[in-house]
Amino acid sequence: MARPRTPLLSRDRIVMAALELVDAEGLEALSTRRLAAGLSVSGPSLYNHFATKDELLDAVVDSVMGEVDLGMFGPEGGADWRGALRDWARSYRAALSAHPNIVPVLAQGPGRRPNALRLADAVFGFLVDAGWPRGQATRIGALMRYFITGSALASFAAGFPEDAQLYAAEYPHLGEAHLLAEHRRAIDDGAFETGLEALLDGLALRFPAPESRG
Amino acid sequence: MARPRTPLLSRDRIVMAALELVDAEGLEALSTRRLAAGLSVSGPSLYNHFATKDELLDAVVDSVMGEVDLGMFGPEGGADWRGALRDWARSYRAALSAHPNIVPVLAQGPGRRPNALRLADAVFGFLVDAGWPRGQATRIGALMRYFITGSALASFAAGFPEDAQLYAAEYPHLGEAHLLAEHRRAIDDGAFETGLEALLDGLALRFPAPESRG
DNA sequence: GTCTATAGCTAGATAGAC
DNA sequence: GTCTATCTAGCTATAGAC
Repeated sequence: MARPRTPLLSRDRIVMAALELVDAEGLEALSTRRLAAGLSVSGPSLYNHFATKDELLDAVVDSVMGEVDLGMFGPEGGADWRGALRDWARSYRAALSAHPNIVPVLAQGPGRRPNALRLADAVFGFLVDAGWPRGQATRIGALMRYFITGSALASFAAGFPEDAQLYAAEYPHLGEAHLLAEHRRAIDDGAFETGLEALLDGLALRFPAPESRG
Repeated sequence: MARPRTPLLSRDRIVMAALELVDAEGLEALSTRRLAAGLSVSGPSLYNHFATKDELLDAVVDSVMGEVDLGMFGPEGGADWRGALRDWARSYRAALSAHPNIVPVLAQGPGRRPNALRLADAVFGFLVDAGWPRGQATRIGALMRYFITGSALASFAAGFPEDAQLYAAEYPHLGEAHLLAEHRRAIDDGAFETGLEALLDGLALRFPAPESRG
């Protein structure tokens, strides 16, 4: 095929198709050949848009981070750090839980990905403005990230085999672990909300009195 | 080479070598050839001890879970659920942080791995015995797992490029993110401990009064 | 229980035609 | 900017000798 009048591909189309492929079949399924087939082009065509597969993967990962709402950290967000942190955590978890197969890559840190760095910058700046000392703000940003990425990755829903016999004999307390998938999803939601509120309550106990802020 | 008098390999030796390889070079580096080379045997020899590579990987993952201390949940553990949960969380994190490259596999859930199931069983049984309602105990087990696996995987220390210039212009609040590796490790420790204590404080607020337990 | 040999696949990436 | 053809390299797993 000769050069088409209008390009068949674009970075955005490729990234969207790649994310769909990873969501549907996992990270290992993301090969240049399979991705190209889904886009009805040949494998090497992708190299006109991304220099390497790593560059493509970076773009896919950062597109997920771009789904996280950061609006609550803006000037009109108000001074309620608990409320803002809660809203942000929910949006962050929603974005990651929609694409669990890519979370292991994303969790390794922001690298040089713009959306990931923008997120880290926004939450740190917000916490400092809200009155948290810089050291505490760094720790809170990190520990919230632990909890949220863990929620998306270590989902209760995905992890227990649906095999009652497995539990009966050997693991006496796990008799209810082989639940319907919907049940398990409800457990994940409940665990996330319980943990989030507990964390916010625990952090509020540590919020410094005005005179000791720095 | 003919059949050796005493076996050159054993499941344990293979698992240990596999874990070292994954720790040193990542999950992708774990191939039958590379693993066999490290053990000074040929690739196919491994199939005398494991039927498939997946079976081997399962054993490697569960060996890490076996490093987690569960003694605080035993009969002589006492009724102090906060203290037991704190000790367990630290031991769990230590085991996972020693082998971060395998955390994405391990985080997906216990599957049918004995040590992982034993851990889930122990923490749930302990919390119920300590007075938590069964639904809350399930959620607490899950949310602790979120936080701990997240701590091991989403380590602050690993994620930020050491490139001051990257931050200066675009991300005004991240000026201190390009710290020495030791600094970043200290941030991880501080974030974990802060989050753990905040979680325990927040959960304590939710501990049911004796008459309402069930 | 280890070996050699190899089947059968899939991967990322490049060269050069159009 | 997409194509076909191809290179080089890696992988899991099996067959059969010893």
